[in-house]
Amino acid sequence: MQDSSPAAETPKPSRIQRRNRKRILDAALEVFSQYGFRGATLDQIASEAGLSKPNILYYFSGKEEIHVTLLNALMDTWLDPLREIDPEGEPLEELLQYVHRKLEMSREFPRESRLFANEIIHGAPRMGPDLETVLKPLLEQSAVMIDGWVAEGRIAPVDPRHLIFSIWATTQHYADFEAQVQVLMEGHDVHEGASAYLETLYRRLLTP
Amino acid sequence: MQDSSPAAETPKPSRIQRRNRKRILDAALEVFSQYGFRGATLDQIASEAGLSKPNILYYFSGKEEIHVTLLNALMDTWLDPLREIDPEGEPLEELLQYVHRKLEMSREFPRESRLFANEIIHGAPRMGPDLETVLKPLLEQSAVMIDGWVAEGRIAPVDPRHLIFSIWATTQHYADFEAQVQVLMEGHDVHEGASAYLETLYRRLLTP
DNA sequence: TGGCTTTTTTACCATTTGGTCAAGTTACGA
DNA sequence: TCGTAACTTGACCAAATGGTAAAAAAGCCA
Repeated sequence: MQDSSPAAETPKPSRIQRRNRKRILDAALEVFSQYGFRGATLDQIASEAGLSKPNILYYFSGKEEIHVTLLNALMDTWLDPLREIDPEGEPLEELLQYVHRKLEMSREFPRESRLFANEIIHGAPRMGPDLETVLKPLLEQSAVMIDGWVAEGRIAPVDPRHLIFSIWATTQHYADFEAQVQVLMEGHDVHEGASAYLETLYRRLLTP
Repeated sequence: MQDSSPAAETPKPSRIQRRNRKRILDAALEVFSQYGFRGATLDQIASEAGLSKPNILYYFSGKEEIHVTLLNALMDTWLDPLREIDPEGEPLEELLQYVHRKLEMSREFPRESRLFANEIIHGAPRMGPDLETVLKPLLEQSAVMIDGWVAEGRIAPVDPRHLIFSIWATTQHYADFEAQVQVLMEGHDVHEGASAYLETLYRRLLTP
Protein backbone atom coordinates (compact mmCIF):
# COMPACT_ATOMS: atom_id res chain seq x y z
CA MET A 1 0.00 0.00 0.00
CA GLN A 2 3.13 2.22 0.10
CA ASP A 3 3.16 3.29 -3.57
CA SER A 4 6.15 2.63 -5.81
CA SER A 5 3.58 1.22 -8.21
CA PRO A 6 3.24 3.45 -11.31
CA ALA A 7 -0.22 4.87 -10.66
CA ALA A 8 0.26 5.44 -6.93
CA GLU A 9 -2.24 7.95 -5.61
CA THR A 10 -0.27 9.31 -2.65
CA PRO A 11 3.12 10.44 -3.88
CA LYS A 12 4.54 11.71 -0.61
CA PRO A 13 3.48 14.53 1.69
CA SER A 14 6.09 17.25 1.62
CA ARG A 15 7.19 19.14 4.67
CA ILE A 16 5.06 22.10 3.70
CA GLN A 17 2.13 19.80 3.07
CA ARG A 18 2.36 18.34 6.52
CA ARG A 19 2.76 21.68 8.21
CA ASN A 20 -0.13 23.36 6.44
CA ARG A 21 -2.51 20.44 6.65
CA LYS A 22 -1.90 20.37 10.36
CA ARG A 23 -2.47 24.09 10.66
CA ILE A 24 -5.72 23.78 8.78
CA LEU A 25 -6.94 20.88 10.86
CA ASP A 26 -6.07 22.66 14.08
CA ALA A 27 -7.92 25.75 12.97
CA ALA A 28 -10.86 23.72 11.73
CA LEU A 29 -11.14 21.89 15.03
CA GLU A 30 -11.31 25.19 16.83
CA VAL A 31 -13.90 26.65 14.51
CA PHE A 32 -16.04 23.56 13.91
CA SER A 33 -16.22 22.68 17.59
CA GLN A 34 -17.32 26.19 18.40
CA TYR A 35 -19.81 26.86 15.64
CA GLY A 36 -20.75 23.47 14.26
CA PHE A 37 -20.34 22.34 10.69
CA ARG A 38 -22.76 24.72 9.05
CA GLY A 39 -22.01 27.50 11.47
CA ALA A 40 -18.34 27.45 10.58
CA THR A 41 -17.09 29.20 7.46
CA LEU A 42 -14.04 28.56 5.37
CA ASP A 43 -13.04 32.17 5.88
CA GLN A 44 -13.01 31.67 9.63
CA ILE A 45 -10.92 28.56 9.30
CA ALA A 46 -8.59 30.27 6.87
CA SER A 47 -8.17 33.24 9.15
CA GLU A 48 -7.57 31.02 12.16
CA ALA A 49 -5.03 29.02 10.22
CA GLY A 50 -3.28 32.08 8.87
CA LEU A 51 -3.83 30.98 5.29
CA SER A 52 -5.95 32.24 2.45
CA LYS A 53 -9.20 30.50 1.60
CA PRO A 54 -8.08 29.28 -1.83
CA ASN A 55 -4.94 28.01 -0.23
CA ILE A 56 -7.00 25.91 2.11
CA LEU A 57 -8.86 24.48 -0.82
CA TYR A 58 -5.53 23.56 -2.28
CA TYR A 59 -4.99 21.15 0.59
CA PHE A 60 -8.54 19.93 1.03
CA SER A 61 -11.14 19.46 -1.63
CA GLY A 62 -13.78 21.24 0.41
CA LYS A 63 -15.26 22.09 3.75
CA GLU A 64 -16.77 18.64 3.98
CA GLU A 65 -13.46 16.87 3.56
CA ILE A 66 -11.86 18.88 6.34
CA HIS A 67 -14.67 17.93 8.65
CA VAL A 68 -14.60 14.26 7.75
CA THR A 69 -10.83 14.17 8.15
CA LEU A 70 -11.16 15.60 11.63
CA LEU A 71 -13.86 13.15 12.63
CA ASN A 72 -11.95 10.15 11.39
CA ALA A 73 -8.75 11.18 13.11
CA LEU A 74 -10.74 11.82 16.25
CA MET A 75 -12.62 8.56 16.37
CA ASP A 76 -9.54 6.50 17.03
CA THR A 77 -8.00 8.49 19.84
CA TRP A 78 -11.45 8.96 21.28
CA LEU A 79 -11.93 5.26 21.74
CA ASP A 80 -8.45 4.51 22.95
CA PRO A 81 -9.35 4.58 26.64
CA LEU A 82 -11.99 1.93 26.03
CA ARG A 83 -9.47 -0.24 24.22
CA GLU A 84 -7.04 0.16 27.07
CA ILE A 85 -9.27 -1.62 29.54
CA ASP A 86 -7.37 -4.74 30.48
CA PRO A 87 -9.59 -7.82 30.50
CA GLU A 88 -7.06 -9.48 32.79
CA GLY A 89 -7.00 -6.62 35.25
CA GLU A 90 -8.93 -6.12 38.44
CA PRO A 91 -12.43 -5.29 37.09
CA LEU A 92 -13.47 -2.53 39.44
CA GLU A 93 -10.13 -0.74 39.14
CA GLU A 94 -10.06 -1.11 35.39
CA LEU A 95 -13.49 0.44 35.03
CA LEU A 96 -12.73 3.26 37.44
CA GLN A 97 -9.56 3.97 35.55
CA TYR A 98 -11.57 4.11 32.38
CA VAL A 99 -13.87 6.69 33.96
CA HIS A 100 -10.95 8.82 35.02
CA ARG A 101 -9.29 8.58 31.64
CA LYS A 102 -12.48 9.67 29.94
CA LEU A 103 -12.89 12.55 32.35
CA GLU A 104 -9.32 13.55 31.72
CA MET A 105 -9.96 13.59 27.99
CA SER A 106 -12.90 15.89 28.56
CA ARG A 107 -10.62 18.27 30.34
CA GLU A 108 -7.77 18.05 27.90
CA PHE A 109 -9.72 17.88 24.67
CA PRO A 110 -13.02 19.66 25.12
CA ARG A 111 -13.01 20.82 21.52
CA GLU A 112 -12.75 17.30 20.25
CA SER A 113 -15.55 16.25 22.56
CA ARG A 114 -17.81 19.01 21.30
CA LEU A 115 -16.97 18.28 17.70
CA PHE A 116 -18.05 14.72 18.25
CA ALA A 117 -21.15 15.67 20.22
CA ASN A 118 -22.20 18.05 17.51
CA GLU A 119 -21.94 15.42 14.88
CA ILE A 120 -23.99 12.93 16.83
CA ILE A 121 -26.67 15.41 17.89
CA HIS A 122 -27.25 16.23 14.26
CA GLY A 123 -27.79 12.58 13.44
CA ALA A 124 -24.19 11.63 12.65
CA PRO A 125 -24.61 12.45 8.94
CA ARG A 126 -20.90 11.96 8.32
CA MET A 127 -20.18 9.18 10.77
CA GLY A 128 -22.93 6.64 10.31
CA PRO A 129 -20.63 4.01 8.80
CA ASP A 130 -17.92 4.46 11.44
CA LEU A 131 -20.39 4.01 14.25
CA GLU A 132 -21.42 0.71 12.75
CA THR A 133 -18.00 -0.61 11.82
CA VAL A 134 -15.73 0.80 14.50
CA LEU A 135 -17.74 1.75 17.55
CA LYS A 136 -20.27 -1.03 17.62
CA PRO A 137 -17.84 -3.96 17.54
CA LEU A 138 -15.76 -2.33 20.24
CA LEU A 139 -18.81 -1.80 22.42
CA GLU A 140 -19.94 -5.39 21.93
CA GLN A 141 -16.54 -6.68 22.82
CA SER A 142 -16.42 -4.56 25.93
CA ALA A 143 -19.92 -5.64 26.87
CA VAL A 144 -18.92 -9.27 26.70
CA MET A 145 -15.94 -8.61 28.91
CA ILE A 146 -18.03 -6.81 31.49
CA ASP A 147 -20.70 -9.46 31.39
CA GLY A 148 -17.96 -11.94 32.12
CA TRP A 149 -16.88 -9.99 35.16
CA VAL A 150 -20.47 -9.89 36.36
CA ALA A 151 -20.88 -13.61 35.85
CA GLU A 152 -17.77 -14.22 37.90
CA GLY A 153 -19.21 -12.05 40.64
CA ARG A 154 -16.26 -9.67 40.49
CA ILE A 155 -18.48 -6.64 40.03
CA ALA A 156 -22.12 -6.10 40.88
CA PRO A 157 -24.67 -6.96 38.18
CA VAL A 158 -25.16 -4.21 35.58
CA ASP A 159 -26.19 -3.81 32.00
CA PRO A 160 -22.77 -3.29 30.40
CA ARG A 161 -24.00 -1.18 27.48
CA HIS A 162 -25.90 1.25 29.62
CA LEU A 163 -22.97 1.34 32.00
CA ILE A 164 -20.72 2.49 29.19
CA PHE A 165 -23.30 4.98 27.97
CA SER A 166 -23.48 6.49 31.41
CA ILE A 167 -19.72 6.77 31.61
CA TRP A 168 -19.64 8.53 28.29
CA ALA A 169 -22.49 10.81 29.32
CA THR A 170 -21.19 11.77 32.72
CA THR A 171 -17.65 12.44 31.62
CA GLN A 172 -18.31 14.17 28.31
CA HIS A 173 -20.91 16.34 29.98
CA TYR A 174 -18.15 18.42 31.52
CA ALA A 175 -16.74 19.23 28.10
CA ASP A 176 -19.91 19.44 26.01
CA PHE A 177 -21.87 21.49 28.52
CA GLU A 178 -18.91 23.44 29.77
CA ALA A 179 -20.69 26.75 29.27
CA GLN A 180 -23.43 25.64 31.62
CA VAL A 181 -21.19 24.01 34.15
CA GLN A 182 -19.02 27.09 34.19
CA VAL A 183 -21.93 29.33 35.13
CA LEU A 184 -23.30 26.96 37.73
CA MET A 185 -19.99 26.15 39.39
CA GLU A 186 -18.13 29.43 39.19
CA GLY A 187 -15.48 29.50 41.81
CA HIS A 188 -15.43 25.76 42.43
CA ASP A 189 -12.78 23.46 41.07
CA VAL A 190 -15.02 21.60 38.69
CA HIS A 191 -12.80 18.73 37.69
CA GLU A 192 -11.62 18.06 41.17
CA GLY A 193 -15.21 17.65 42.28
CA ALA A 194 -16.24 15.73 39.22
CA SER A 195 -13.43 13.28 39.63
CA ALA A 196 -14.30 12.57 43.25
CA TYR A 197 -18.01 12.33 42.52
CA LEU A 198 -17.65 9.94 39.59
CA GLU A 199 -15.25 7.79 41.59
CA THR A 200 -17.91 7.47 44.27
CA LEU A 201 -20.73 6.97 41.79
CA TYR A 202 -19.18 4.09 39.93
CA ARG A 203 -17.56 2.53 42.94
CA ARG A 204 -20.88 2.28 44.71
CA LEU A 205 -22.54 0.99 41.56
CA LEU A 206 -20.00 -1.66 40.78
CA THR A 207 -18.72 -2.89 44.11
CA PRO A 208 -20.11 -6.41 44.44
CA MET B 1 -49.83 43.94 32.99
CA GLN B 2 -52.96 43.00 31.00
CA ASP B 3 -53.14 46.16 28.84
CA SER B 4 -56.23 48.38 28.83
CA SER B 5 -53.78 51.22 29.25
CA PRO B 6 -53.83 53.53 26.19
CA ALA B 7 -50.42 52.71 24.78
CA ALA B 8 -50.63 48.97 25.44
CA GLU B 9 -48.11 47.10 23.32
CA THR B 10 -49.91 43.76 23.01
CA PRO B 11 -53.37 44.43 21.61
CA LYS B 12 -54.63 40.85 21.63
CA PRO B 13 -53.45 37.81 19.73
CA SER B 14 -56.10 36.83 17.22
CA ARG B 15 -57.11 33.27 16.56
CA ILE B 16 -55.08 33.21 13.38
CA GLN B 17 -52.12 34.71 15.21
CA ARG B 18 -52.14 32.00 17.80
CA ARG B 19 -52.54 29.23 15.27
CA ASN B 20 -49.77 30.42 12.99
CA ARG B 21 -47.32 31.34 15.69
CA LYS B 22 -47.76 27.84 17.08
CA ARG B 23 -47.24 26.30 13.65
CA ILE B 24 -44.08 28.29 13.19
CA LEU B 25 -42.68 27.38 16.59
CA ASP B 26 -43.47 23.70 16.03
CA ALA B 27 -41.75 23.77 12.68
CA ALA B 28 -38.82 25.74 14.05
CA LEU B 29 -38.36 23.28 16.88
CA GLU B 30 -38.18 20.47 14.39
CA VAL B 31 -35.73 22.24 12.13
CA PHE B 32 -33.54 23.92 14.75
CA SER B 33 -33.20 20.77 16.80
CA GLN B 34 -32.14 18.86 13.74
CA TYR B 35 -29.77 21.31 12.08
CA GLY B 36 -28.82 23.80 14.78
CA PHE B 37 -29.36 27.52 14.62
CA ARG B 38 -27.07 28.32 11.74
CA GLY B 39 -27.79 25.07 9.98
CA ALA B 40 -31.49 25.79 9.86
CA THR B 41 -32.91 28.05 7.18
CA LEU B 42 -36.02 30.14 7.20
CA ASP B 43 -37.10 28.38 4.02
CA GLN B 44 -36.94 25.04 5.78
CA ILE B 45 -38.96 26.34 8.67
CA ALA B 46 -41.45 27.94 6.32
CA SER B 47 -41.84 24.77 4.32
CA GLU B 48 -42.23 22.68 7.46
CA ALA B 49 -44.83 25.10 8.78
CA GLY B 50 -46.71 25.23 5.50
CA LEU B 51 -46.27 28.99 5.26
CA SER B 52 -44.29 31.29 3.04
CA LYS B 53 -41.06 32.80 4.26
CA PRO B 54 -42.28 36.40 4.28
CA ASN B 55 -45.34 35.23 6.11
CA ILE B 56 -43.15 33.84 8.85
CA LEU B 57 -41.39 37.16 9.10
CA TYR B 58 -44.78 38.73 9.57
CA TYR B 59 -45.13 36.85 12.84
CA PHE B 60 -41.54 36.98 14.02
CA SER B 61 -39.08 39.76 13.47
CA GLY B 62 -36.37 37.33 12.40
CA LYS B 63 -34.76 33.94 12.69
CA GLU B 64 -33.16 34.94 15.95
CA GLU B 65 -36.44 35.83 17.61
CA ILE B 66 -37.95 32.48 16.74
CA HIS B 67 -35.01 30.72 18.30
CA VAL B 68 -35.05 32.81 21.44
CA THR B 69 -38.78 32.35 21.82
CA LEU B 70 -38.31 28.60 21.64
CA LEU B 71 -35.51 28.57 24.18
CA ASN B 72 -37.39 30.69 26.66
CA ALA B 73 -40.53 28.62 26.41
CA LEU B 74 -38.45 25.51 26.79
CA MET B 75 -36.45 26.54 29.82
CA ASP B 76 -39.43 26.51 32.12
CA THR B 77 -40.89 23.14 31.22
CA TRP B 78 -37.42 21.74 31.12
CA LEU B 79 -36.80 22.55 34.75
CA ASP B 80 -40.22 21.54 36.01
CA PRO B 81 -39.14 18.07 37.12
CA LEU B 82 -36.47 19.60 39.33
CA ARG B 83 -39.00 21.95 40.87
CA GLU B 84 -41.32 19.06 41.55
CA ILE B 85 -38.94 17.36 43.95
CA ASP B 86 -40.70 17.46 47.29
CA PRO B 87 -38.39 18.53 50.13
CA GLU B 88 -40.79 16.86 52.51
CA GLY B 89 -40.85 13.56 50.64
CA GLU B 90 -38.77 10.47 51.14
CA PRO B 91 -35.37 11.57 49.77
CA LEU B 92 -34.31 8.46 47.89
CA GLU B 93 -37.69 8.05 46.26
CA GLU B 94 -37.90 11.72 45.37
CA LEU B 95 -34.55 11.65 43.64
CA LEU B 96 -35.29 8.42 41.82
CA GLN B 97 -38.56 9.87 40.66
CA TYR B 98 -36.68 12.87 39.39
CA VAL B 99 -34.40 10.61 37.40
CA HIS B 100 -37.35 8.82 35.85
CA ARG B 101 -39.13 12.03 35.02
CA LYS B 102 -36.06 13.36 33.30
CA LEU B 103 -35.63 10.13 31.38
CA GLU B 104 -39.25 10.29 30.37
CA MET B 105 -38.77 13.81 29.07
CA SER B 106 -35.86 12.60 26.98
CA ARG B 107 -38.14 10.06 25.42
CA GLU B 108 -41.09 12.35 24.92
CA PHE B 109 -39.27 15.51 23.93
CA PRO B 110 -36.00 14.60 22.28
CA ARG B 111 -36.19 17.59 19.98
CA GLU B 112 -36.41 19.97 22.90
CA SER B 113 -33.47 18.23 24.53
CA ARG B 114 -31.36 18.56 21.42
CA LEU B 115 -32.31 22.17 20.94
CA PHE B 116 -31.10 22.87 24.42
CA ALA B 117 -27.96 20.81 24.05
CA ASN B 118 -27.09 22.58 20.86
CA GLU B 119 -27.39 25.95 22.48
CA ILE B 120 -25.17 24.99 25.38
CA ILE B 121 -22.54 23.25 23.29
CA HIS B 122 -22.13 26.42 21.28
CA GLY B 123 -21.54 28.41 24.44
CA ALA B 124 -25.13 29.39 25.19
CA PRO B 125 -24.91 32.61 23.18
CA ARG B 126 -28.63 33.23 23.57
CA MET B 127 -29.15 31.83 27.03
CA GLY B 128 -26.37 33.20 29.16
CA PRO B 129 -28.66 35.41 31.28
CA ASP B 130 -31.24 32.69 31.83
CA LEU B 131 -28.64 30.27 33.09
CA GLU B 132 -27.59 32.80 35.66
CA THR B 133 -31.02 34.02 36.74
CA VAL B 134 -33.20 30.94 36.40
CA LEU B 135 -31.09 27.83 36.43
CA LYS B 136 -28.47 28.75 38.97
CA PRO B 137 -30.82 29.73 41.81
CA LEU B 138 -32.82 26.57 41.26
CA LEU B 139 -29.71 24.44 41.35
CA GLU B 140 -28.49 26.12 44.51
CA GLN B 141 -31.82 25.61 46.19
CA SER B 142 -31.86 21.95 45.21
CA ALA B 143 -28.30 21.55 46.39
CA VAL B 144 -29.19 22.90 49.80
CA MET B 145 -32.09 20.50 50.03
CA ILE B 146 -29.95 17.52 49.08
CA ASP B 147 -27.20 18.59 51.46
CA GLY B 148 -29.85 18.64 54.17
CA TRP B 149 -30.85 15.09 53.38
CA VAL B 150 -27.22 14.03 53.52
CA ALA B 151 -26.72 15.78 56.85
CA GLU B 152 -29.73 13.96 58.23
CA GLY B 153 -28.24 10.68 57.05
CA ARG B 154 -31.26 9.94 54.88
CA ILE B 155 -29.14 9.43 51.76
CA ALA B 156 -25.48 8.57 51.38
CA PRO B 157 -23.03 11.48 51.18
CA VAL B 158 -22.73 13.01 47.72
CA ASP B 159 -21.87 16.30 46.11
CA PRO B 160 -25.35 17.54 45.23
CA ARG B 161 -24.33 19.62 42.23
CA HIS B 162 -22.40 16.86 40.56
CA LEU B 163 -25.23 14.50 41.38
CA ILE B 164 -27.62 16.69 39.47
CA PHE B 165 -25.18 17.10 36.60
CA SER B 166 -24.89 13.35 36.33
CA ILE B 167 -28.66 12.96 36.29
CA TRP B 168 -28.92 15.50 33.51
CA ALA B 169 -26.10 13.87 31.61
CA THR B 170 -27.28 10.29 31.88
CA THR B 171 -30.90 11.00 31.02
CA GLN B 172 -30.44 13.56 28.28
CA HIS B 173 -27.82 11.36 26.68
CA TYR B 174 -30.57 9.13 25.34
CA ALA B 175 -32.14 12.06 23.50
CA ASP B 176 -29.08 14.02 22.48
CA PHE B 177 -27.07 11.04 21.31
CA GLU B 178 -30.05 9.12 20.00
CA ALA B 179 -28.38 8.57 16.64
CA GLN B 180 -25.49 6.79 18.33
CA VAL B 181 -27.59 4.88 20.83
CA GLN B 182 -29.85 3.75 18.02
CA VAL B 183 -26.98 2.21 16.09
CA LEU B 184 -25.43 0.57 19.14
CA MET B 185 -28.66 -0.81 20.59
CA GLU B 186 -30.61 -1.76 17.52
CA GLY B 187 -33.15 -4.33 18.42
CA HIS B 188 -33.06 -3.68 22.15
CA ASP B 189 -35.72 -1.71 23.98
CA VAL B 190 -33.51 1.21 24.86
CA HIS B 191 -35.69 3.05 27.31
CA GLU B 192 -36.71 -0.05 29.14
CA GLY B 193 -33.07 -0.87 29.75
CA ALA B 194 -32.10 2.71 30.51
CA SER B 195 -34.83 3.05 33.08
CA ALA B 196 -33.77 -0.10 34.90
CA TYR B 197 -30.10 0.79 34.72
CA LEU B 198 -30.50 4.32 36.03
CA GLU B 199 -32.73 3.07 38.81
CA THR B 200 -29.95 0.74 39.87
CA LEU B 201 -27.22 3.32 39.41
CA TYR B 202 -28.76 5.99 41.58
CA ARG B 203 -30.20 3.61 44.12
CA ARG B 204 -26.79 2.15 44.79
CA LEU B 205 -25.25 5.59 44.90
CA LEU B 206 -27.75 7.12 47.26
CA THR B 207 -28.83 4.33 49.56
CA PRO B 208 -27.33 5.26 52.93
C1' DT C 1 -72.47 44.93 1.12
C1' DG C 2 -68.88 48.34 1.89
C1' DG C 3 -64.90 49.61 4.10
C1' DC C 4 -61.33 48.75 7.23
C1' DT C 5 -57.80 45.79 9.23
C1' DT C 6 -55.25 41.68 9.21
C1' DT C 7 -52.93 38.30 6.66
C1' DT C 8 -50.52 36.46 2.59
C1' DT C 9 -47.93 36.50 -1.50
C1' DT C 10 -44.99 37.99 -5.42
C1' DA C 11 -41.00 40.01 -6.70
C1' DC C 12 -36.78 41.67 -5.13
C1' DC C 13 -32.28 42.85 -2.63
C1' DA C 14 -27.87 42.66 -0.31
C1' DT C 15 -24.79 39.76 1.83
C1' DT C 16 -22.57 35.66 2.78
C1' DT C 17 -20.32 31.74 1.45
C1' DG C 18 -18.36 27.55 -0.76
C1' DG C 19 -15.76 27.11 -4.47
C1' DT C 20 -12.99 28.16 -9.12
C1' DC C 21 -9.32 29.92 -12.11
C1' DA C 22 -5.52 31.71 -13.99
C1' DA C 23 -1.74 34.30 -12.90
C1' DG C 24 1.91 34.84 -9.82
C1' DT C 25 5.55 33.36 -6.41
C1' DT C 26 8.43 30.21 -4.00
C1' DA C 27 11.05 25.96 -3.20
C1' DC C 28 14.12 22.68 -4.79
C1' DG C 29 16.70 19.24 -7.49
C1' DA C 30 19.84 18.92 -11.50
C1' DT D 1 21.58 29.11 -11.67
C1' DC D 2 18.03 27.60 -14.03
C1' DG D 3 13.74 25.13 -14.90
C1' DT D 4 10.07 22.71 -13.23
C1' DA D 5 6.90 21.47 -9.90
C1' DA D 6 4.82 22.87 -5.69
C1' DC D 7 2.52 26.41 -3.52
C1' DT D 8 -0.12 30.92 -2.96
C1' DT D 9 -3.11 34.58 -4.10
C1' DG D 10 -6.38 38.17 -6.07
C1' DA D 11 -10.31 38.43 -8.62
C1' DC D 12 -14.44 36.24 -9.48
C1' DC D 13 -18.88 33.28 -9.51
C1' DA D 14 -23.18 31.13 -8.65
C1' DA D 15 -26.09 29.66 -5.22
C1' DA D 16 -28.09 30.19 -0.86
C1' DT D 17 -30.06 32.89 2.52
C1' DG D 18 -32.00 36.46 5.77
C1' DG D 19 -34.75 39.96 5.03
C1' DT D 20 -37.88 43.91 2.66
C1' DA D 21 -41.68 46.32 0.14
C1' DA D 22 -45.75 46.82 -1.80
C1' DA D 23 -49.58 44.94 -3.74
C1' DA D 24 -53.14 41.46 -3.44
C1' DA D 25 -56.24 38.62 -0.82
C1' DA D 26 -58.92 37.31 3.08
C1' DG D 27 -61.37 38.33 7.43
C1' DC D 28 -64.30 40.80 9.93
C1' DC D 29 -67.78 43.90 11.49
C1' DA D 30 -71.20 47.65 11.03
